[in-house]
Amino acid sequence: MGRDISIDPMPRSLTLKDIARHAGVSRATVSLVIRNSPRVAKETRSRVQSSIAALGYVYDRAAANLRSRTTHTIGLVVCEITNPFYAELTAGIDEVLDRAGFVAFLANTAESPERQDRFISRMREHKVDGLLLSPAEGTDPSIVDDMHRLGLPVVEMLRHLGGKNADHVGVDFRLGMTLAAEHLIRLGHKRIAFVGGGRRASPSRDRAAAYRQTLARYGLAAGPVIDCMPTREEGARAVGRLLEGDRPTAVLCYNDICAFGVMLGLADRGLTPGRDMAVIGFDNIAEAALYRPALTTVAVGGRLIGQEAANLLLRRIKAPDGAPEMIVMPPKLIVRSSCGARPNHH
Amino acid sequence: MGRDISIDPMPRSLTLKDIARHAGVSRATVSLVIRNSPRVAKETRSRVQSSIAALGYVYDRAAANLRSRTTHTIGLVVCEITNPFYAELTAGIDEVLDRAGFVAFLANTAESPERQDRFISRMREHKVDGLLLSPAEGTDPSIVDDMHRLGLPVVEMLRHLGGKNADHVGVDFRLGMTLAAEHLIRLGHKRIAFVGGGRRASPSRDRAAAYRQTLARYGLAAGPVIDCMPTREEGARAVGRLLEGDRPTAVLCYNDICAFGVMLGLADRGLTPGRDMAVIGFDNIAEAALYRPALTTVAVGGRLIGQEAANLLLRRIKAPDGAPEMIVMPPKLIVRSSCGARPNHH
DNA sequence: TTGCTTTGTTGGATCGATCTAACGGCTCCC
DNA sequence: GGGAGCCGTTAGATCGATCCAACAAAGCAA
Repeated sequence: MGRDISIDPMPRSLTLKDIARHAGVSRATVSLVIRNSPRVAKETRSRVQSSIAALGYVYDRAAANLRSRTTHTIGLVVCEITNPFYAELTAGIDEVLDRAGFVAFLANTAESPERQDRFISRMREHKVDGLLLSPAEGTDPSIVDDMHRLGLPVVEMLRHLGGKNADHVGVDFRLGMTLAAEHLIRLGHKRIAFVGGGRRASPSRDRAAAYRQTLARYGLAAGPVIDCMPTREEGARAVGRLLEGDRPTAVLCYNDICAFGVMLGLADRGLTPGRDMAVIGFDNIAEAALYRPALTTVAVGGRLIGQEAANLLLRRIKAPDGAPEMIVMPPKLIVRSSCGARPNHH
Repeated sequence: MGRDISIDPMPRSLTLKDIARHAGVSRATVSLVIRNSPRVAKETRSRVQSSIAALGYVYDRAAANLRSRTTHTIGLVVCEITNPFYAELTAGIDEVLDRAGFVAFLANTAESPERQDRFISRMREHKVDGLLLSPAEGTDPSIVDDMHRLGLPVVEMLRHLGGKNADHVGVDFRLGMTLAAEHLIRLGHKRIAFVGGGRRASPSRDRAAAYRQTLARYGLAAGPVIDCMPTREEGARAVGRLLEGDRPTAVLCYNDICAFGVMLGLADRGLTPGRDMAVIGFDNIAEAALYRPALTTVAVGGRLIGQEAANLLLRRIKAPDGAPEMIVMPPKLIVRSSCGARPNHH
């Protein structure tokens, strides 16, 4: 809540009253002009507008907020802004909000639920109109319902906490992983491993489940499955365990970062990804096309998801009691060279 | 009218007055408790605090802002959030602001001065206490001075617009480029090219200048210099012109993204970076260590710069009339394998 | 006892906007 | 002629906090 120190106030600035006096009208009229009300006479409007321009008036949205109970402000809580996928997501959100005249408070939780709680309550203090949340690993699933009960619209992005009346924009991770697995199966692979399925969040569970189901559907045994956090380091380390015993010929990875780690680990052991072992990632971050061998991966379009989420939140703010929406974006398989097939160019 | 048993969908939000009544004190006292004033009796304080907890009160910072003329809010205007370097910068800023109880409005200008102007005026309307600005390409240099005159503290990050009373946190790009060039010269290179110097912003000018000066200092002729935007695509395309005529043996690049493009372009022509041509980047983004060959580059520590900038802005907000500070962070050369030398492990 | 500080608390004014109800002046229509 | 309706405008109340001057109670000195 409160901080201990108070900061020197800024110099007094112009108010509606000053404009009103200058233009010879009332404060209320100036207010109507600023808000583009149609109920103001043309002549009055232009007189007021030139007064505004002449005096260099700056609208005080903070003051307006107090009375109108709406801030044109949303809270953007991101689990890891330094992950390029979430940076894209953020850029997409920013675009949409900009067009709608909204501004976002940014909070980077760095996957810490404590930071996340602190940020959310700070944003409630700032009276944001809504919240865009990509929940940190280990988030208490009840918070979305809590916020909903307190009248604060929330749109979950990607990870789904399981509340029933929750707005959500996500990706059909199962479909994505299924496409990737089927591609490997079509190429003739029989032993297909999975790296990075150890997390409890929904994207992780979905991908691992789709991996198992698809293999089962084609009569193949699953495994080995190596749990690890999605970092390059852990991905590289996972390769050690991957090569123990009956060696797989292909690896599906939880995400691209993970896949980079695996390719790195393979290279360090003298194996060439795409030739000695097929590798497929997930997310299609910018580096995927750049890497050599270029990474076959599943594209989910971070920017697009951000745009969808921002639009959904704006709709929800306008209609708080509308039916919850769950938007699921279909992913695409982007075939490059890390899986040993010839790249297609769609 | 008016006798129905209507259940409020959203309970009216609590105010200081409600807490005051519940705790049997005045509004002013509750306010003092919230702001940790020492002038409240211990017993009163704890009584008020338990009332706050019991009723689930949420402090309304927006209302407080109006009276106190300070919002504990800053504007963060970033030129391209999807560039991993700026994502790191943002994460560093977020850390510092969090600890100080500030929140940032995020704006991603995507290098558009028009978007930037719009964002800045929107933030002025929201009465931010200060601005962290990494100016978009082509920003009108006068805006920093304008904001200063209007009483809004601004800290420039990285690019320097040239105003005299401007706070600025940057990197000694000249030193960084000098270190890189001297490293290549020590390795025996005589024809050293430069790719990506075409932009007008200060980081670009500084790097290109240091390149020329260092070569001159060692009696070497500069060139070829290929102008291009810092994208992978343009970097790759630049390789074509690089190989025309008298072929250089080493390339200094404007930044890592550019260097990745160059390496890609070399590989596409059957040349191996680090063996057939030395390549050095700039920024040390996360992918630099990951790429093969791993990229030799100059590290400037985006996160650290963000932290310094945020701290400087907080100082400036506390003391608006203090002397302007220019903080220059020294970069380090990170030797990996793309320049053909054995990596050191410092 | 009186006079002076210190400590803790308070009611009322205030920040700069929006909201509400009402106003004067006008037209329309029976 | 007068009631109804519309239009552009307005004064005053209001949002939920902070600031300020005043004040009661307690402590201390003379």
